[in-house]
Amino acid sequence: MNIKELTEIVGLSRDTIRFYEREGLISSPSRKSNGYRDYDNRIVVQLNMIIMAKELGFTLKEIRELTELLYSNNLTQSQMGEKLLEKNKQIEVKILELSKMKALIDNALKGMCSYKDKLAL
Amino acid sequence: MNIKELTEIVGLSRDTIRFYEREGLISSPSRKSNGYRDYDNRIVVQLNMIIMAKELGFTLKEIRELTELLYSNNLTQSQMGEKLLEKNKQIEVKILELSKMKALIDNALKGMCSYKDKLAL
DNA sequence: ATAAACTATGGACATTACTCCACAGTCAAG
DNA sequence: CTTGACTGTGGAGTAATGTCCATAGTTTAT
Repeated sequence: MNIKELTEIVGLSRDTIRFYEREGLISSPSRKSNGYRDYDNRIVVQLNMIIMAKELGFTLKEIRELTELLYSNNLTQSQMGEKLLEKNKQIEVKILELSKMKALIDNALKGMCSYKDKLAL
Repeated sequence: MNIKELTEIVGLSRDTIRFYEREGLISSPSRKSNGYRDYDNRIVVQLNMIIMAKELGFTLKEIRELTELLYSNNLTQSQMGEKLLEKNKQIEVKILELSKMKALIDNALKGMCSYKDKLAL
């Protein structure tokens, strides 16, 4: 598939996809005989992962490291395991923090409800 | 408390704290007679919230909106409730996405373990 | 009263993550 | 075979989020 189609599927701009390629977040796609980039379907999953991870506050640098981990072959099992465990801990911390924020908001909402209830009486 | 002490408590630089003040993420602290900023303890909680929210991928703009919501008085209950519910939904989505990423990593780890087990046999 | 450590301000500089632009080649439709 | 939509490249521009600097006033300890 060419880049236009890909932009329509993942919702990133042509420039952004090329930027991610330059930055090593995705590997260079193969090229057609005319020089056009030719993507296969796996890129869709990869880009969606990147979009998700960004939304969750990971920097592009961190995302590059993580994807390198998940797809790399040039690390020993123990190196990789260690780093994955570390990432996993990071993620758990984030989940906890989000839960705290949610609790805060829920609390505010509850406060509002009881206030509203009072007014309704 | 003066700004130095605050930087040591929350781990943000003097410049960052001043920047957040300019940007309206925190309100301007009262000043001592010499013009020095004089923070009270509530600022610590507020800044830690900001740090957390940033870590979770909220932009400063979103954080400003959220804190304005949580501390504001100039919104009707229903306006506020609506926005809080919206934020809450945002947060739930993030939690789900993090869970997905965690599952991905757990999976990679599990794969590694079984590989390791095979080698150990 | 002098040095060291703190504070203030305004503005320049830096980094990240895009986004846009100019110019040129390619392809598909009429 | 021209026109419009697509693609390529390199490089400049932008917004968000800080970070640094120069200059100057204040406080504390010696």
